[in-house]
Amino acid sequence: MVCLLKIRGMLQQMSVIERKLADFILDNAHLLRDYSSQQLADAVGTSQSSVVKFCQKLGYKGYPDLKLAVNEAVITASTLNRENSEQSQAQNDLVGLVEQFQFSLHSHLRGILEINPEKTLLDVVDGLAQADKVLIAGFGKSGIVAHDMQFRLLQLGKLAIMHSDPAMALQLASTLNSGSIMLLVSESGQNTDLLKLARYAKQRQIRLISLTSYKTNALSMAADIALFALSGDENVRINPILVQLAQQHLCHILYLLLCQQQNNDHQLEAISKLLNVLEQP
Amino acid sequence: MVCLLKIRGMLQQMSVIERKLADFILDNAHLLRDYSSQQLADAVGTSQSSVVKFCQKLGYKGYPDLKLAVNEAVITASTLNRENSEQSQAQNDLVGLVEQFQFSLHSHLRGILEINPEKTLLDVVDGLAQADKVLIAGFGKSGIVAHDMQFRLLQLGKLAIMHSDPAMALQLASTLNSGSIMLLVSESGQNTDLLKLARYAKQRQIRLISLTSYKTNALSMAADIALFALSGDENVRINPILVQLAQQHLCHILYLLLCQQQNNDHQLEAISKLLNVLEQP
DNA sequence: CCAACAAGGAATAAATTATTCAATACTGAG
DNA sequence: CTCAGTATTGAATAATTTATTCCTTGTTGG
Repeated sequence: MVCLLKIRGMLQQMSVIERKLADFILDNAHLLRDYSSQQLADAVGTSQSSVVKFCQKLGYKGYPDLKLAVNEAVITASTLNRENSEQSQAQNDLVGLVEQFQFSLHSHLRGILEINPEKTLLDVVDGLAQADKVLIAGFGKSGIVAHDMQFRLLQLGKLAIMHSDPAMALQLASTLNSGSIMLLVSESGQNTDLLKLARYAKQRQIRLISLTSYKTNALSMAADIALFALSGDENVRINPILVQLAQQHLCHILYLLLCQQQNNDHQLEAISKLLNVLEQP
Repeated sequence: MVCLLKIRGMLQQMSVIERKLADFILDNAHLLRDYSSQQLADAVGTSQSSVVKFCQKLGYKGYPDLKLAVNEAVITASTLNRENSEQSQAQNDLVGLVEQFQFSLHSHLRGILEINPEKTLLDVVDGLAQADKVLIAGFGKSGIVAHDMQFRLLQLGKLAIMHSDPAMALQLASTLNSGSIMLLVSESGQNTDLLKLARYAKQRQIRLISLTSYKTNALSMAADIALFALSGDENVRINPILVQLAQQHLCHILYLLLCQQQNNDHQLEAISKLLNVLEQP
């Protein structure tokens, strides 16, 4: 950062060749990374020794030193730009696509803490921690989220049950009792099978947590605690992925909070033992 | 940023000397700026040539290349920290945890494009686009990724088959033919059942794509195209999640690329009709 | 136990960078 | 206008840094 300013500041009191060098560097700071002093000399049309002298005149030890400084400037500049200007449009298709995606994702994830009050999250964590069993359900895309969450809870030694077949899920629900808890995941919050499960939970007085898109829907209304993931990207392809990832992300946050709550020593041991078993052929 | 993650991710499979080098670099990333390869060698207690080989093994052109990358990492890290620490430090536990998690996630996702050359991604997309069937397999955590990818491909109208039971997966594999392709997902890249599938694919001359952590492993070696997700967060809880999410993210990128490649009009219609059906009670 | 192979370091080659020095151009005083 | 003094530049070269080669050693798998 400072480096380029320094060069710019000395432009006036420079000789012709020095000035050419300075201009080139200012215009192509990002290219310098892959230039040797000789290449830079050629690009500007001067000698390699002049390049080195130029560097020393500016107060740097030598060419690599200047190069490093310029690189630093480029990076801080681009980092700040990414933070501020949000997206770099210029790049090619693939990179652009990915960056746009990652940016949207980032926003969606950051939004999670805003639409789910801290207290809600802690309540859910408490509920999960105290439950003797957790029934997780979700079908289709939400099945992936449900599956993921089941895996996390099992990793914590918490009995989590789920089945991707709705009928089986209902059967599993019959094994719950008043100390159990149900976590229903749905993008729309309108899935019939999930609503059946919700109704069943009400009848049996089983605590119900919902995880849906952020809009009023039957499932979240029925739930004791409602968790939400942002929706609403305009891209038809990307939006469902973002919602799903936001849901997963929320689950992961819950998982991490649960980890904190537990006494870790005991659990870490169990994990490492399990890993040992898993890693053996 | 990515550079240090990359190094961390490969820590396990490093020899003693390499490991010493890696540790030193990770601990003293900010010092590297002023070290020559010889100085680094002396500091670690090894030979200059080993330093260079270490750099090349990590995929860099040579020592200056690694040095530059490390420098970049140091700078972006410190820049981002400055941006973030103002807010996140003050707040309470929950917010801090989440922000730390999101920050790590962000880094890992950004790294994907760096460790998977663009050409590789496009090759995979081509392969998937041309395949008549795709067999996806992954067990445990990777099963979630596999499941997710299956869902995406089906959404595109691409026949994707998978089963969470290894024996069933093998049975499914027998339905493949030379126009098919296999996508095997594994964190370690050492899962026995997946390796069986890989061997079977080799015999039947079925193209094989692997998706594993970024380190040499049996699966990626056997694959025609190897995709990688960064690993190596020091937090035992968070690291598996990051790897899984990175894998999913990579799948999502492939999905989006496939979307672009297809003629969208036709497909969008199919999707919307399917959505209509799904949304009806 | 041996062959095959990988890892590491010493030696050396290649490259990059820094310095020296001579040529040229410019400046200002006489 | 001229000439000494000075600054600028680049060619040549020295010095340093980096990359490669090759050989030793140790390890693994048969």
